[in-house]
Amino acid sequence: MQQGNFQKQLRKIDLKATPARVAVLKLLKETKQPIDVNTIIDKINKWGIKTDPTTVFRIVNKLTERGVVNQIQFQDKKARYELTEREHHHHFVCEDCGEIEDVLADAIPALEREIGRKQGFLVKRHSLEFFGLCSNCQK
Amino acid sequence: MQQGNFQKQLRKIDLKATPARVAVLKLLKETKQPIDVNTIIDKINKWGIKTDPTTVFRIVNKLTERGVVNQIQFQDKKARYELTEREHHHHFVCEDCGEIEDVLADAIPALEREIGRKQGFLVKRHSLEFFGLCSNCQK
DNA sequence: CTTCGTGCAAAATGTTTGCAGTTTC
DNA sequence: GAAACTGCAAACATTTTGCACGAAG
Repeated sequence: MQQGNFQKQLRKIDLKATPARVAVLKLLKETKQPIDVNTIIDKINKWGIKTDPTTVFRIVNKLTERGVVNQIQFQDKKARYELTEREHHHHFVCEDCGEIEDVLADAIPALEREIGRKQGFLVKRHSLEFFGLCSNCQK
Repeated sequence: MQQGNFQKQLRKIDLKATPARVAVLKLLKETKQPIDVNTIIDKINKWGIKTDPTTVFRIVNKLTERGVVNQIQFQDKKARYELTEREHHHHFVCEDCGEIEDVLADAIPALEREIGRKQGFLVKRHSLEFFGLCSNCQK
């Protein structure tokens, strides 16, 4: 039971440690894929923590402001969230089963430097996602 | 006046050549940046073509289905559209002025092959966007 | 006890659907 | 004239805002 860690982490970033916030952090910690607000609600409701979209949106927004959480936009309308503490990576989205997996390769830093040099951009962030079929769905 | 080209193009993909459709195609042809539905409406209204969101969404959806148009999702909620006839490229979005520019570099094909080989994915599409400050806004 | 967070209802976007009437071919 | 397209109203999904109550420190 290391809820205490989440409470400490929350106070460190000037947020009160409410049950909903602890639950969201805990869930993000143990979820490998970026998840959307409705999924968050379903999961933490099952833990006996009842909450609603408004609250969860406010929680993930605050966590994003504080840099604890990353907001990711795939091709659909809804935003997904994951902890930033994970090392920088990209996502692969299977168009068949919807599975989201990490991509274990990154050639982007070099590309960023190149377009900075060639086109004068100051590149601060990028987003890169791949879509296709995962190994299961190719069968 | 080469509206006729757009009419031909539309009939070639089994769509009736209505004024709104011709106008959308024409606008996309002469716009270098991906544009959203409201921008499309504003512009073609100024050409004297009156239309509404429903119709424009239906038009760009049909064109996307037919592969004539590409739908792009940046960090905001709204989708943007551009012609696919342009060669494959990526976008840079200035976080200050909102300007969208093409990125003149691409290291992704190699990356796609690499993750296909290493992780067994069949990669069909990808999306890559950069965010930061354009050369003007750095001043 | 003060400040901050929650939940509800309501609103703001962006997008889709149903349907009657109008165009295109 | 048949099939396809449009425009309006209404529905939907996601996200934000306002406000009174409740909980955290």
